[in-house]
Amino acid sequence: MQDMDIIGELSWRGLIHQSTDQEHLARWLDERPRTLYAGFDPTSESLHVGNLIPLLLLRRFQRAGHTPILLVGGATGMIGDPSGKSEERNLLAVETLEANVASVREQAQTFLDFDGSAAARVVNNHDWMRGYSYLEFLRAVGKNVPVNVMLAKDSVRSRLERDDGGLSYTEFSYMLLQAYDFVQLYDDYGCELQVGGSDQWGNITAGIDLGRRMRGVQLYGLTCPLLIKADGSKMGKTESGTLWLSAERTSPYAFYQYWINVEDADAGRCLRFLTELPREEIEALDQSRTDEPEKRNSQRKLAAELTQLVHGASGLAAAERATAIFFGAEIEDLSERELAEIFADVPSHELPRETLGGEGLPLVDALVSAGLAKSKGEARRTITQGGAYVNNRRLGEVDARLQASDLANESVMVLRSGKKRYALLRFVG
RNA sequence: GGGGGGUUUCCCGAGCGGUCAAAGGGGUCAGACUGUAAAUCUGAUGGCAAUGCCUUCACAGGUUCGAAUCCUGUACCCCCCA
Repeated sequence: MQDMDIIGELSWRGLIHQSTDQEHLARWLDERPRTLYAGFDPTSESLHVGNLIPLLLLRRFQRAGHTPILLVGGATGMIGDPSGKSEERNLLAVETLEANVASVREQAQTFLDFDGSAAARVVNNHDWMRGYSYLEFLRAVGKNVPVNVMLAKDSVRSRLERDDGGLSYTEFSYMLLQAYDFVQLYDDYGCELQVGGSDQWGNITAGIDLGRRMRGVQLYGLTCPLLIKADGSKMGKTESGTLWLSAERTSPYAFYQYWINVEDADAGRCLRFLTELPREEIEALDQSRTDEPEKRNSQRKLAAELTQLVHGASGLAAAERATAIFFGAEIEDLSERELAEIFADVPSHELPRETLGGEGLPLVDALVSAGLAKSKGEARRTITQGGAYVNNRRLGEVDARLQASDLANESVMVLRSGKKRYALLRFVG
């Protein structure tokens, strides 16, 4: 672990949104290795692109020699964080939550190093909240939290100003739980810094206040900006929903393709926020984007770095292989083996072989089965408008039927809708 | 407690007895252009065994040859007066 000016590093990347006295924080971090934490909500069974920045933040701190703690909010997840939310949340079922905690914990591990002097640690706040009684909590913690301060927080105030619904007592209490986490981690591990997204500032400062009141210590906080696109929308959302970090939910190929397609206007920020490339390299890519944008060097690098980070070398290789095949070679030239290799990386579906017999399989049905159209009507529309391809050959007849002769090889057919949405259909049996 | 307004297809929002699967915009999908970019332009956009059939205009009933449109009741939301 090399030592470096972590605050300076975060600063040129544009990753510092708010922090407790920045100069003091820089010096304090420089003095000796510190322990810090970031919290993650187990609201789903997989982390998503929105979690990448805080995850990477922990990783960056660890590389600079500090010890990261990744907190999974098994307890806070039972309540629901009102920050940044405009409506009261639905409570998750306890079993769902437990399963989510386990998989989030698992997933987060690929980002951090669990050996060495700055070995990372994963904790679950349910472990210490579970045994806490309501009365004990009110006496020990609640007593130290002024309601007028809580009411002044943006996250609370914006909800109180709405005349519909407001905020439940449960969600209002969320802040106390998160604040207490900070104190607990200070007690257990000497953790003195909390990092998170900009929407966490209120919760972080609540923790800092509580630390001062309960333990008389100075804690620190740092938030990073949210990753949004040039048009103001959230990064990591696709037509079909969220871009997940688990290969089961978003294939490495789809993940890779998302980044390849990032707009120029967003590429620079993505490189700074989401990769660990050195400054010179990122600036060279900025230059390349101005001088020779058609090379898409930024997008290629971004996709490669991130896919490698999230899905490992094999995931990246698979994504690149599928990309090279779809956006390069002639499908007809592909060997059985090559198609078999990419089969797993691309959205794919199986159909019984008989469907190709007789009259053949209507192209319309094939598009629906492959998931490229939501209904036959939509499939028909795509075909009529010239957007349907079989093995990269455009098929414009609405009533076209597919037969065994249309297979790209022994059993696979490559379907495409539009310019770049691919899906494979395998015929078995 | 009294009075008024609202609930429309993925979203916003027109429609106010037949010509309504329902204007317009957004989104989405496809085409052209291009750099697997943006912007722009064009077309499409409830489902299906499809010159027709079925489902949709908060929910349940009713009036009518015929209702998203009229009536009654129910639920939720907004506004005004107490």
